[in-house]
Amino acid sequence: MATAAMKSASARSAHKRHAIQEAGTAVFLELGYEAATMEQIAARAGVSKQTVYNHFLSKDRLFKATIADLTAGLMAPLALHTHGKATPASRLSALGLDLLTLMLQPSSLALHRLIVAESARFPELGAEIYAVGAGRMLAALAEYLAWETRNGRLSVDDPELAAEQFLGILTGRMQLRALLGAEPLPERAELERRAAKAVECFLAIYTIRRPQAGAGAGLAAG
Amino acid sequence: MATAAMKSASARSAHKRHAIQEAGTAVFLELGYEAATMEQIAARAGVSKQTVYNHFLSKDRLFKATIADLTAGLMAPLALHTHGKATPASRLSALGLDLLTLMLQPSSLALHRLIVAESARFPELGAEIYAVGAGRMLAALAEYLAWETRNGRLSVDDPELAAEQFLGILTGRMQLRALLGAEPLPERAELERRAAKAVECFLAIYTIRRPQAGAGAGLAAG
DNA sequence: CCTAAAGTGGACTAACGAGTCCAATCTAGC
DNA sequence: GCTAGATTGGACTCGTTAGTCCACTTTAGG
Repeated sequence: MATAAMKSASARSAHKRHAIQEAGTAVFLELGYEAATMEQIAARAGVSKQTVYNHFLSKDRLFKATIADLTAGLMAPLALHTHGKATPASRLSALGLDLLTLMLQPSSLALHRLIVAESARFPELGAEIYAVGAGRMLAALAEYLAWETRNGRLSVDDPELAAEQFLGILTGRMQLRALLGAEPLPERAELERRAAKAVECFLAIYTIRRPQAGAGAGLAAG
Repeated sequence: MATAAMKSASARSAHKRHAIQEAGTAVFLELGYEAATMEQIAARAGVSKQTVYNHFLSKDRLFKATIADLTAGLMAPLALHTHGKATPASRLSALGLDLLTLMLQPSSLALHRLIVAESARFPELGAEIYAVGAGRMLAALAEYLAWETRNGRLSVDDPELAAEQFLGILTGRMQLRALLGAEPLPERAELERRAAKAVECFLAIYTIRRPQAGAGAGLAAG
């Protein structure tokens, strides 16, 4: 990520650079791009303003670096553990809960707010973040669904659409409510309930219907 | 809405007030709260800055008035036409298409961006807008679903959750992509396809299962 | 210990924007 | 026409902020 600017930097320098970026993250998330000031960031990093400018040429440069890194960091822990032995139900449940937990975290919400707000000012950033975040997630999920379909465990005709539907059915308008502060954040139990419901519905649609009678089909899992 | 400030106002005055509010809407939507300036708004309204301050005491007051009115205006044309004779399928399809069309309109997107961005600065505004917008919509839909369930045409155990699921399955991540400019806006045909798919899935889950044979068991429960 | 790179602090520019003030002008209704 | 309220425009205050400059100090490595 950090390229030319690092070349002549000593260990101390790299350390400061990192501190600045962290401070930038915090301040931008808290106040938004416009309202955040370089002095605040410098102060928070325990560094002089000049040093900030030595490392990042301008406010936008700092902003972009900051946001890109943060997004990557937030998405990292999410994994779909494709190609294992677990059932679709259990895998989707786990993924669902992880996703809900992640996307309702204060830092995710703040990041979301920030990017949505500034995507007009930094158009390429919006697209990039989508690709790295939700886009990558959706692609992985779609691929997984296609794979399970080839396996004969699901019956998904349009994996991209189905992946979106899963995400949609999972989150509903929770994220919006959280973003607008229209409601206290739901507790873990509620998230589990939502995830379970979402998986149940999703599988109701896309599980292969056994030709034979009886209850076999549906919900083995939970 | 307009209260004390209107009392002594002549028709000319009211007209200017309206122009200011329109200009405010446009400029705030375009630039965001911080970046919008009162002078720009005044210029756009064809009015002096002082007149803006005569009508709206400060920038936040203008902002709040502007946004509240705009939201109400945007939501107005949406109607669920409850209590008619049409089938759930046709009603939900119509609603779905209306919703997608509305929420992907540039002005809706801009409003969304703005509110999400500023909900930290104006906390009560976020909650209010949610209540007037998505919240009201969800409530109406939930009520409709409950009604159809009482009618015996659907089988919805948790109408609030189901309403959210419908919205979720309908929109997926389209709105996010549009907000981030990650993709050109879909055409009407695509929206129709999405709406149809969403209704199909939703009804697959919540249509009453005939007691006769088949795979019924699994999911009716919940 | 010396040197060179890195960092510091604080003064400084230049711009910009919210909000105020005021003298001059417009407009409607009487 | 006259008057009162509304409007205008432009000057003005005050605060803020991105970004620059520079003389001085710190630090690490040879």
